[in-house]
Amino acid sequence: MLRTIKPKFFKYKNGKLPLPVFFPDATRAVIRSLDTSDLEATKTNGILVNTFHLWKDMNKNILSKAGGIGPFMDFDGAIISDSGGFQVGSMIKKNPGVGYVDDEGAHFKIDGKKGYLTLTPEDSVRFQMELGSDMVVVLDDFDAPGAAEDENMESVKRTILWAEKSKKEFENICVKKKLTKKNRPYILGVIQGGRYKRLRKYCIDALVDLGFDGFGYGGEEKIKGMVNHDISKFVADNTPGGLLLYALGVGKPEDIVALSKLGYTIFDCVLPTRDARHKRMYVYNADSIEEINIKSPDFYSFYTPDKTKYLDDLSPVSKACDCVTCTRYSRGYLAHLFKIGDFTAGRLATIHNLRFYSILMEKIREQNRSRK
RNA sequence: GCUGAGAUGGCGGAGCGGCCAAUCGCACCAGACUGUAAAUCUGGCGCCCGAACGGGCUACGUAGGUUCAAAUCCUGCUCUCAGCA
Repeated sequence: MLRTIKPKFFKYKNGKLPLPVFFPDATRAVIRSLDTSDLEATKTNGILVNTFHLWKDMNKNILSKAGGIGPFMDFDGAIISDSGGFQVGSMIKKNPGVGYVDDEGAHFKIDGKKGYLTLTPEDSVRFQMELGSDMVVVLDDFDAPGAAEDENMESVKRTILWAEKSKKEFENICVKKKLTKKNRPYILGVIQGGRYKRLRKYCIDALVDLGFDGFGYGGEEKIKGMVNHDISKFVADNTPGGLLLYALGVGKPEDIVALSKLGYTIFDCVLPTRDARHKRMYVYNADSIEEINIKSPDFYSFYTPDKTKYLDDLSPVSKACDCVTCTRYSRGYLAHLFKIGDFTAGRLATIHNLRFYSILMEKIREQNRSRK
């Protein structure tokens, strides 16, 4: 109902990106197996870094010395920092031995260290501001998929409480640093509530009252590996138009196509990078980039690069791709690199998959333009 | 030539009378991966039938033998490796 007005750009300190956009995950300030030059060559213009992992692992002085995570990586694209909320779900709730959550924050047990490392919503915002992120995501309480309604209710309430604390901290920092609406980063509220529309609505209404630049659709559950389009549509339909709508952790190419139709404009996912290292590549079912048809239900296929049958194949991985891997090397060479276990195999596969995703976003934008 | 050790599934390598179609690793095949505790994890891997429980067949260099029962014990043969000539 409210999604008629969509923002057109993601504005950041070095420019603006046309939406929708996909941010691959550089969790620990690196796209695994790639350096920033590789990344740029894939025409990826934004990445997601992770507060929890960097906060835990990074030297405390280097960020201010470097002038933020972007300069540190020598990456001048857009940077979103995730809050650490996902780690509440993926680490603590999946395995209670790893920590616990209360209203104060998330308490993580760190290997080889006594006691707990506590990440509060305020810590998360502060650290993200130190990172120099272009979008600060508030810490949220994330339930494991399949959680009961009362558990989800508790998480929603805590998510709202944390959102409120985060917003306050964010505003304080902006005042202190003299950041205005024009030059401050975006701040994103995260909508929890599992598969319960009542809870989603409750969460949305509370967050809208607090005031954010956009909303993240979080804690989404998969049905047979597919995003729950019923809930994601409900969330899209019940959030105010004109604001950024971010499908956190989404996802498969077909899900990105589907959710961008619903109004989501920002996506991130580990799939292209992790899959590449795990020997799953994405290839368009087309002979050239021009011929790619994302409206077709089977517009792409998986390609397993290390199969024996590719060892003597001199053709490229994909003809509908202009990445380094496809333009310069053969299937046979890539299969050989995987076979001998060289790191370059993961690198070339990652480069290709990221270009697949950047082409996907180009195609979606193209489609949106022609629809108008 | 003598002495010693050994020959196991595509490879390496366990097993040393029954619970062995045979631990395990590699290779190979298939599957999973969604705000990265993940260059990871799961499954299959002699042949045939079966969705599965399971059943049948052929197998531990080779030819015999002992035994109710042998990859496992005994003998001959072939080959390999090490030491000595």
